[in-house]
Amino acid sequence: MAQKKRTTKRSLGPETSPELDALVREIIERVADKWTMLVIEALAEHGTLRFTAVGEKVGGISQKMLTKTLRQMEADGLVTRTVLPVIPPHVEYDLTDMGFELGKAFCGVWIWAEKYQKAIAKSRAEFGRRAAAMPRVRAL
Amino acid sequence: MAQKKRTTKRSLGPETSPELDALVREIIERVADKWTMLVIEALAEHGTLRFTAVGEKVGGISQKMLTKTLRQMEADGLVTRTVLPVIPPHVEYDLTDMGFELGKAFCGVWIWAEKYQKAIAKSRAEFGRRAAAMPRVRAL
DNA sequence: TTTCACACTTTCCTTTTGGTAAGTATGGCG
DNA sequence: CGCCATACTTACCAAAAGGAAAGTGTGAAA
Repeated sequence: MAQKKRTTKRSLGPETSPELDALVREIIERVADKWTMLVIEALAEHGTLRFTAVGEKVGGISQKMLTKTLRQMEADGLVTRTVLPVIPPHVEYDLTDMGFELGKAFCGVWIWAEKYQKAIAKSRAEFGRRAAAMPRVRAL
Repeated sequence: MAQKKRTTKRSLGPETSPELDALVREIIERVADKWTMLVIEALAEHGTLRFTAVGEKVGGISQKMLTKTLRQMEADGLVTRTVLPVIPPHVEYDLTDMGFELGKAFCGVWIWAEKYQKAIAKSRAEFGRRAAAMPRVRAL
């Protein structure tokens, strides 16, 4: 009942050009993968970390995915990778300013999720109840 | 050269409890899929849209994924679904306030992408060049 | 009677994702 | 000599994602 009827357009921000649009989509897809944000979070929280340490802080990630994620982030300029010439090898990962900024940008989503978690749970429950005994389309 | 050395911790925002952490991760994973954000964008830009219209505005989405995405968004309370009892059937989709807020929250990422698109392209190009003739680990 | 519009649903099948586990390279130590 | 640590890489395989296309239901129009 608290939901007002609304059919008007609302802008989400600055206008988007078609090419930028495509680029942003691609970036969002990349960034929205399960691990990238968690790696950013780990590095932002703990500062410089070595390969294995990143994996530990993130938790539940396989070596393969950790390598892949870090490599991609390095390519995109989100992290720096520093090899210390010692044996056994030490490799340090660190957030770039750009990577840190991305983390901050994502904070908005984090806060949103926090704010609406109750509402989401409620909505899902209601939807489940409704779905139990209702057809999707009913004409007249 | 413009990148300063940094090994200090930096906070991304409010502290996170372990359980909230997991919940928020799940929500972000759901929300951050390829299509959800694009549907939000379409609805925020154009206002109320019918099923087929959403698909057109989003572009490149299959019926199957459109249905699935809209259903999920409806369950989560991001959109409302209104069936007009006419034949052939009309179904209208509209952003809820919560959905719109999510769009706004995601704007930060959008802006980030816009700001750093050049830097990303450059970083990728350099990475490609470097990768062409450099081993990943080299001791002493 | 066939056709059409619309919003799906379903089936089939290919592509992608991602985990597990084993392998690689290096040099110091016992 | 074999073993260790570290940061990967590779091969194999199972599961999930997702596209294409055909089918569904309704009533009006041709």
